[in-house]
Amino acid sequence: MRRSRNEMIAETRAKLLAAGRKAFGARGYAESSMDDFTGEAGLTRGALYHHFGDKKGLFAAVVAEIDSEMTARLCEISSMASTRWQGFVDENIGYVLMALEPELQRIMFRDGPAVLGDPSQWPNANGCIAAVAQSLETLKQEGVIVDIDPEAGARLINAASSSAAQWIANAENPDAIAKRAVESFRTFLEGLRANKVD
Amino acid sequence: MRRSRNEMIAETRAKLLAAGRKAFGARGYAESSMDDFTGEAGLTRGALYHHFGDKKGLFAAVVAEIDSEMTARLCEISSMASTRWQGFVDENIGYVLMALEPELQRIMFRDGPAVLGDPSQWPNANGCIAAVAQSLETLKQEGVIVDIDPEAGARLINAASSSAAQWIANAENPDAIAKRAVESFRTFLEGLRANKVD
DNA sequence: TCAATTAACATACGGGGCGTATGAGAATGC
DNA sequence: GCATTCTCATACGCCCCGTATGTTAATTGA
Repeated sequence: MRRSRNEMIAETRAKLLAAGRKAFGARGYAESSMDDFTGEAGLTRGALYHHFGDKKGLFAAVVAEIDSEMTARLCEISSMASTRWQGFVDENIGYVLMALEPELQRIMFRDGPAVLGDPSQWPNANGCIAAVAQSLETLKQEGVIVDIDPEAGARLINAASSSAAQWIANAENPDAIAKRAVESFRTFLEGLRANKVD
Repeated sequence: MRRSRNEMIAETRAKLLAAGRKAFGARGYAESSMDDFTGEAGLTRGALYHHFGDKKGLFAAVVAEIDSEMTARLCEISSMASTRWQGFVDENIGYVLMALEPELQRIMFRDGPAVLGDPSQWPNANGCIAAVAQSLETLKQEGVIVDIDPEAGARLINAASSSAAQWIANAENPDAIAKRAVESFRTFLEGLRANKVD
């Protein structure tokens, strides 16, 4: 045999994950038939129930995967800025831009809360909040921003970001709305600075 | 006949609306069987389809009803404050507190976006955003806050409020989280003031 | 006033999707 | 080398939704 058993198993898992992600992202959770997208992957629902327990289990795995990707992208962005404050702003604007992607938006912001409940309680999907909280913590210690609870602040900022993204993505004229949303978002972030003068 | 025909019709509509609201709020949209909650109201799915088109139609009507109630409560709160700024803060804190109610939270924040799509696009359910935008507009004209797009700002603030509410409501220790969330929320709002000195 | 029409529901039917129970086949362990 | 366990497919039944149809009662119009 050319490929080991474990490789085969990992492959079917990956196939299911990819098929589910594609279907959930394109059609939405409720409208995605397990028979359909497992069939497209050359498998059946039996494999899905074996690996993920149920439909919701697969969805949770997809959410975890996307969250880890998002977190990685955010860290990448913030690490490239010249100043911490700039990195923080870039990180948040980057979050908004990321959240514009239809697949991500549908899975993480539309269906996610309905299927898995409050995002705050998702077990393996709070990397983004943690990343922003970390940034806030550092900025606070350096005296760049006012005194604020890092985690709480991160949650509020994340909520605002995703809201802005949804507003933009679903608008008739996304470009115009994007300008207004991002501009207002910057204004909010500026309000956190301890000293508004650069 | 004691009661007119129109009264009977309005009553069945109201019964369906109330039954749907109760079921959606308690069990969630997907878990609410139309047969069940129409049956509890002494009716059948036939009446529901006649009055609301489909399950989603009833849900939209419930959302509109709740939004109008929330808007009224917000206006009530903001009108009672001594200063505009204080009214604005009270209004937003009030929004957070309102959003703690399980029924409201489940219908408006959890299931709503999944069933009806982006809340920004809900036809009869943006009263709260409009109310906050109106407050921002006035505050801006009076020079109390920095220059910011009222609608955009209102959306960001609303998103932050509802996020805070969900965080609080789903926390293990709601009281402790509430303090942190509300305090951070105040800090954010303070960041909008043109002059941070009272 | 009396038929004809329409509104307001209830009932009946069909289809699809989910979860589970069962089965088969292959790799692993002793 | 045989039993076992893991991996996945198949088969079954239930629930739920949407629609088509039926029924009763009120309204309209001449």
